[in-house]
Parts: sequence; C-alpha cells; structure tokens
Amino acid sequence: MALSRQNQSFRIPCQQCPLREITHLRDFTADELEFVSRFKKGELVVEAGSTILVEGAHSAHLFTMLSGWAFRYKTLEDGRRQILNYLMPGDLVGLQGSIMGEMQHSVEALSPVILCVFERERLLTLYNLHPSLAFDITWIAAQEERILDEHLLSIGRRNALERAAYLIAFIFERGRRLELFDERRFIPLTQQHIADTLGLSIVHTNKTLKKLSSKGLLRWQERGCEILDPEGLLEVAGWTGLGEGKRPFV
Amino acid sequence: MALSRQNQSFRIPCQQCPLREITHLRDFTADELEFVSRFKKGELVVEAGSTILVEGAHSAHLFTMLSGWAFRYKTLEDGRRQILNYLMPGDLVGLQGSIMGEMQHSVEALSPVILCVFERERLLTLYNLHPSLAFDITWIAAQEERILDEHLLSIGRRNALERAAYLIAFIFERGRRLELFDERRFIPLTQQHIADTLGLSIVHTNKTLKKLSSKGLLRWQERGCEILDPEGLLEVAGWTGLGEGKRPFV
DNA sequence: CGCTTAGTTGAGTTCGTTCAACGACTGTGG
DNA sequence: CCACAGTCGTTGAACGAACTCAACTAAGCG
Repeated sequence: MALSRQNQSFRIPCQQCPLREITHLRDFTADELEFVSRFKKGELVVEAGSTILVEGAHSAHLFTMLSGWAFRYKTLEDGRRQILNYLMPGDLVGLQGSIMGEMQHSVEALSPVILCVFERERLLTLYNLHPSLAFDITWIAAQEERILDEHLLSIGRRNALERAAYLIAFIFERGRRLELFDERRFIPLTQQHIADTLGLSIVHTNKTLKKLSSKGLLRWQERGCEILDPEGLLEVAGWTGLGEGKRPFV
Repeated sequence: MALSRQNQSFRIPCQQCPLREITHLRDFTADELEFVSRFKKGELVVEAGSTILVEGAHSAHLFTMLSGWAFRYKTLEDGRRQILNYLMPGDLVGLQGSIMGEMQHSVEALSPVILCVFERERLLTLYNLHPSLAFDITWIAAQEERILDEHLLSIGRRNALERAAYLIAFIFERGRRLELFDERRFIPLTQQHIADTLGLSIVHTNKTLKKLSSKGLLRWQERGCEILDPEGLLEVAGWTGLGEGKRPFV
C-alpha cells in the first residue's frame, strides 16, 4: 500500500547520505557504513498528506527519514486522534512494528518525505553482525521513550499555554539540531495538528496560540508557525530543552 | 544512595529465578542463561515507599524487577508530578539511564521490591556476545514505547471516566499475565497515584473512582483497589486490551 | 463560480479544579 | 491510657479552564 506510492527509485548511495553531513548526527565507522549500504534496500518518496504506515498493518519494511516532516498518531474508534510525536530526518520509522509484528500507530507525511527502506528480516542480521549498530537502535528507542515521557508530563500536568509553548519549543529544538531551518524558522503544521498533539480542541488551541503570538514568541502563517523567540517559549513552558550531544542514526 | 538500602544479599541463582516459572515470560536458552547468570551482580531489596532511582542521577546499575510493584515518574519544578508507568516483575529499570547516561525520571517502590542488579558497562558485552538478548532488550524498549503511546492517547483524548477505567484495566491486565493476583485481585495504590497517572486532581479522581465503583466495576479498599469486572472496565475505556503472546525478560 | 480547508471570534455550557471541612485510621510520645 | 499529628479517603460548593456550537473571513482549487 505505502509502497505503491514509490514513484521514483533514485538511490543515493549511503556513502553520500545527506544525513552524514549533519553535525548533530553521529557518523558511521567505515565498517558500519559498508554494512548499512548493503542493508539499504531502496528509497520511498511520499507526498505531503499521505499515509506512510497504518495502525494494524504488518509492514515488511523499516524506514529511516531522509528528508521531510512526518508524524505518528493513534486514534480511538470514534475518531478522536492523538499525535504521539513528530518524525524528522534521521528518525527510524516502524521500529515497533519491525520488532513486535503489528504496527500500533499510523504515520503520515506533513511535507514531501523521502525515506530510506530496509527489510525487516534483515534486522536480525544487523543484531548478529553489528552490535554497535544494534546498540544504536536501542539508543534510538530509549530516546523515543524519553521524549514520550516528557510529552506525558506535559499533557498530564502542564496547562494549555505551557503545553503549547513546550511543544513548539520542542519541535523547534529538534529541527534546529538537524539544520532544517532557514532564517524564517518555519514549522509546517496546521493548528489541528497542534491541537491533536496537545490533547486540546482546535478552538482552544487557536486562542492559546494567539496568546503566544501576542507575547511575541511566534507568528502564525498559513499552515505553519514561525518561531520568533525560542528562549521565551522555553521560559513559558518551564522547560530546560533537550540535552546536548550527538545522536546516532542508521 | 539506593544501594545503601541493600540490607540483604540473598542471591537467587538465575537457574532458579522465579520469573522463569511465569508462563507469560519467555524463558532463556541454556546459553543465554549461562551468560545472564554471570551478568547478574547481586540483588537489591527495597522497602515500600523508598526511591530506587532519582531523576538527574547517573546510576552505575541496571535492574530487573524480581518481585513487587513500583512506578516511574517525572516532576515539574513546582512539584506537579506525572506518573509515567508502573513497574512489575520482569521489567527493566534504568535502561534509559544505562544507555544514555543521566536518568530523566525517578523510580519509587509501591510495595517491598526485590531487584536483580546488573552493571551498566557490561551491557556492551551483552550486545557483543549475545545478539538475541540484545534484541530482547530492544524488544522491551519498544514495548515500553507502545505503552507510553497508549497512555498518551488516553491522557490526551479520553475523558476522566474512560481514562480511569483504562488505567485500572491496563494495570490489571499486566498483573494478571504475571500471575500477581490471588482471588482478591488487589492493586496496591493510593488515589493520589491514580490521580498523578491520569493527570487529574485527587478530588476529581475520587469522584471518578466512585462512579466506577457504583457501576460495580471495582471496589476501593484501604490503599488500593479490588477489580470486580475487568471486561466492564475495558468496555468503559473503549480499549481492546494488550495483545497476547509471550514477552522476553533479562 | 461554488466548494473545501484553515483560521478566527463570541456565547454558553460542562468538566474538572480549588478550597474547605470532616471522618477513619495509624503511629508516636507522654 | 489518651492526646496528637499525619495520611488517606470523602463530600459539598464555588470557580475557572477548556469544550461545544455557531457564525464568519480568507485563501486555494476545480
């Protein structure tokens, strides 16, 4: 289903992978690079708004985001949606499904996205032959866990204004490290996405974002927001930001 | 600090580990068992209410719950607390810290707890020598991620009654698989714990639990709750329960 | 041109909070 | 033995944050 959207098969060799240029990401050893380049099966190009993985599916593939923005979400039967996290270059997509079988969340593209495709079964080979990469994958899973911990704290215990400030600051911080922004510092989201991430209604999200705008912390544009004052957002959120240090990718 | 509470050093050999008797947990191969038993450094016995790990600490240890109940939580500076998840026998404690350095949440015992102690540095050895165990650890991390996804959906999108029903059903389901219950089916928690997990005030939590009681789904006892109707709780929550299948432990 | 999607704003309602008081029980020290 | 403080659970009343409903702009697209 997702793969039917694969309209191109340009295949950037891992040696020239753009992710290796990002200083925030930890580069491979020669050995690892050699293995990963054989591990990579192809690329998947997906347009904005399309679904990359669906809850309930058993995907034969595991992906790494090469470029673009996406998000993971779950829904209740009556349609209420909760966005769990956003996906950016270097993030693994579909790890849960690869390890445990069925996907329990869906993934949708926010912008045009390019994914690097791996075959799920070969993950065992990776664990057998490359303990350092296996450790990296666990690192990535543990990092995701941390982020979810932080989101839970936010949704459970911060009020609407703090929550919104935290979310925007969080996304901005991640994007900044990945060198995704130009001077405009623009995050491509609708207010509906924000609402579904914060666990608020759109109406109240709109009013909350207005408050942040009126404090000069951000500016809402068509389909996205421009960050004006990252430190101000951190302060409103009562959040210290992500820790420093490089992160691995595969 | 936590280790100063180690008042006993009984050391159950891994060969006779009680967790191996639990049918829901996947047993080791002879080879793995041999390695794990050398990996184990000792045991830590902790009394109810004491802190096992503190946010901000760099623990030299990694633990597995052998018996008892505990929980993970984070707090904001002003003291607001969010409980992230509950820990039961077979769960890894402190994996995030072991892999990424600093702990970003705290862990506290709800009942007397016995932990199996491993040394953090030896985790790399495990990855090098036992890919199957390394994979299991990733499995466990991915499982935790799933649970957090589900909690996020719950806190973000379910109302108080649904949320409470989901939480109780979730804890009950996990405990049942681990054979923790006698006929009383008693979960040892205060309403404050429930409130801090649901992201609600104690007062409203109390009123919500009363509603569940009046529907005959549970009964509140001193410092805990007795499950009367697990299916009824699932129904109120609009939740299908945890999937079936064994899970690994280390 | 109508249709759809995204964002905005106001009014009234509901869900959950805060404040406050009280009962039951436990443990402690005099 | 009683007095006292501390924790846990319970309940009522008033308040407020966030929700729903509804109406309305503005932009984009066939």
